[in-house]
Amino acid sequence: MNTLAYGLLGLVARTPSSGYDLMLQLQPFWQAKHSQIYPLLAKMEQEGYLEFTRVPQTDRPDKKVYSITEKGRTALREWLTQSTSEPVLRDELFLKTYCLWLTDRNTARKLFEEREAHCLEQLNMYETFLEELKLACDGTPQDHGSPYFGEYILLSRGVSSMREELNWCRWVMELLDQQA
Amino acid sequence: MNTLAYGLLGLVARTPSSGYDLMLQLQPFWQAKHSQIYPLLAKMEQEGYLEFTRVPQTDRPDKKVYSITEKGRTALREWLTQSTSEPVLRDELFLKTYCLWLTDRNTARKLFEEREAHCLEQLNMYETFLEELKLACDGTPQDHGSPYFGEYILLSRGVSSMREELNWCRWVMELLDQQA
DNA sequence: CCCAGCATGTAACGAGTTACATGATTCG
DNA sequence: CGAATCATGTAACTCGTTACATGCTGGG
Repeated sequence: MNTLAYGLLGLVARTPSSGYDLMLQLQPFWQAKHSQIYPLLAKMEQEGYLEFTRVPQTDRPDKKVYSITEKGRTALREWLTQSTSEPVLRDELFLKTYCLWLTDRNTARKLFEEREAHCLEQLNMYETFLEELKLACDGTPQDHGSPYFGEYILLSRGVSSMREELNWCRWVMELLDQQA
Repeated sequence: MNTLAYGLLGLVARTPSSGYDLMLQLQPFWQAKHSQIYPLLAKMEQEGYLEFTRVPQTDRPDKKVYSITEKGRTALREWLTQSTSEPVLRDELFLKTYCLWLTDRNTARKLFEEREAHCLEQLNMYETFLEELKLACDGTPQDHGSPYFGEYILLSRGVSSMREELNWCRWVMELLDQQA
């Protein structure tokens, strides 16, 4: 049971889902490929944290829909009381930024333009998901106890952190332009 | 030559340093343990990106001081022109946040109090480093072309992202309290 | 006297990515 | 007709962490 395993458990606790679906739901908060998820789900099922039913589909491939067991729910609650490991941010742009003095203004500028575009994309995604969430549960997400509460505050965080990063990109580009 | 390798190259390009020292300098921007750095430096030296001189010390163990070669500097400049891979943030708190509805207010609150404390620590570190940097190069860091420019904008980013995260933690705690 | 910091390294393991593998449907 | 999406899996590899290993110095 590693961090990803608990993450999957948390998703399944709200809505039973297939591995493919879990991968998609998890994307905005934790990046994991299907090749990491499928074997882990199988292992968690063997150890009794999850169970699955095979759901045949006519137009699409069959799916394995996983749901949480009592053992899984207990483990999940226990995990929430334990201390959280420190977040790790790996951003190649940080390392490139450190070396900006070695390069010309154009090359430098391009780095931040690219990041600006990426942030706008992400911001748009978080805002869209937030709107959808509000529609899906009219007014309730601010209520702790609502199964949407966590997602609501996570998406809000996504929005504000993307805005902060955008501001930074623009500030850096201004600094670069001032010396043109 | 992976991302970490370029990161080390960037540090060494500014100031020749030992592996131990590089590990410390890199910490605020990219987390890597000495066990990952030492073998990588050795490999980079063998491939001609770096060279080192053994510096004997009387009171402390001898060190290998690495400096960048012409091949290394060329590779570094080339890397800066290539497109940057997307940043990855792995934060266990995100996954726990998703499951907040499964737990009581106290457990939930503790998670964010812990994170608040961590952010305050980090904020303090970034602010201290920023002050030191300003002293070390009176007024010049805003100048692209100054070898301190990159570090200056990175530390500024550190400060503002920690402030953003602190605000989020406090907002979440307010929401939790409103329902007490 | 023990712990923290300086300084370097290796070995074993766990986490994560890329690539291989298959196969149906739908949309442009 | 080809690309994208749904759906599941394995294999090989790289990246990153933890633990093992050594040794000296200075401070509490």
